[in-house]
Amino acid sequence: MDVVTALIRLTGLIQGIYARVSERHDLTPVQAKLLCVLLDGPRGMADLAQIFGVERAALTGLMDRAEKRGLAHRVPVPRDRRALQATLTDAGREAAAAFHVDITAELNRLTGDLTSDAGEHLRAALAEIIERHRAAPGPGGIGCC
Amino acid sequence: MDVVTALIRLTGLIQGIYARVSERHDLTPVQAKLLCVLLDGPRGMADLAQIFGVERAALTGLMDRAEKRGLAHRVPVPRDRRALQATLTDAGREAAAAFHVDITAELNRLTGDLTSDAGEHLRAALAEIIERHRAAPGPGGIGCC
DNA sequence: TATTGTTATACTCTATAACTATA
DNA sequence: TATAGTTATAGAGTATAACAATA
Repeated sequence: MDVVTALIRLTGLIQGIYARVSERHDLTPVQAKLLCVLLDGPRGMADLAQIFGVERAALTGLMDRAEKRGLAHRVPVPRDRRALQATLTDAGREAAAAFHVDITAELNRLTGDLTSDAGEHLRAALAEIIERHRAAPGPGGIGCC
Repeated sequence: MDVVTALIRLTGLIQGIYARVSERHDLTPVQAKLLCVLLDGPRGMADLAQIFGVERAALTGLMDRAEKRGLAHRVPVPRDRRALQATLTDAGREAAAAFHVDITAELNRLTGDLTSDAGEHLRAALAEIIERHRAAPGPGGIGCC
């Protein structure tokens, strides 16, 4: 198997795991990612749109649904009356934390069979690839999820 | 950066590249994947649904759109009058081939900076991970795309 | 009865364009 | 004028459930 095929297959594998874990927590993959981003702290809508690589209008619907499900809410910003900040509710924080634990465990299982040497080689190679191409924000966004 | 974070970031990076290349060829990522799968030969609808990890009903819409765009069409199966086979048109075959060349080049650039030693280590590690978890078909499906 | 594929319906996610309110 | 966020509309992709035709 050549490296390009391996990369595509790996991506499919990880997307599948991400989708499965999300579903297990009764979240869509995008919702799960939103919660994980917000775990780092509140974010403005435009900020989130940039992180997700989508238009601002897409965030409106995303937050509407998260809000309807009681996972997040919008809070006004004191100094700028146009701006809103997406913030986790307590339920949202719990859901995000639980998801994070679960997805981390599942993905760790993926590399758990490698020798520690091979694991470190892999980690280093991936880190180098990401470092060199960090221009692309895209899906995958910030932090871990 | 730990290996789990690296895996998620890499997945985001590759999804972004896949989306960008698809768009460059005026395809959605799912359409691009459909064309790539069909490049290996005609497939039944149920077969495709299984490869894509979706319900059969989803394939109906997918093929409707591909057919409307002149990229693929359904051909009857002689021995089973219930069955249909999704087949590429000439335009679809050309689009699939062009996409394949492009995505392969883009993804090769991703690992092009690695030393040949590091590249081989990476390839081997990914191949082992995929081998051990090949149970999951999921998105990523068959072959390269 | 089981399988193949479709239709109908509903939901999530996304883009574009036009809009409001505030800076 | 520029920015933050929304609304309206359209389309892709998906699931579920019910259905038709054939095996």
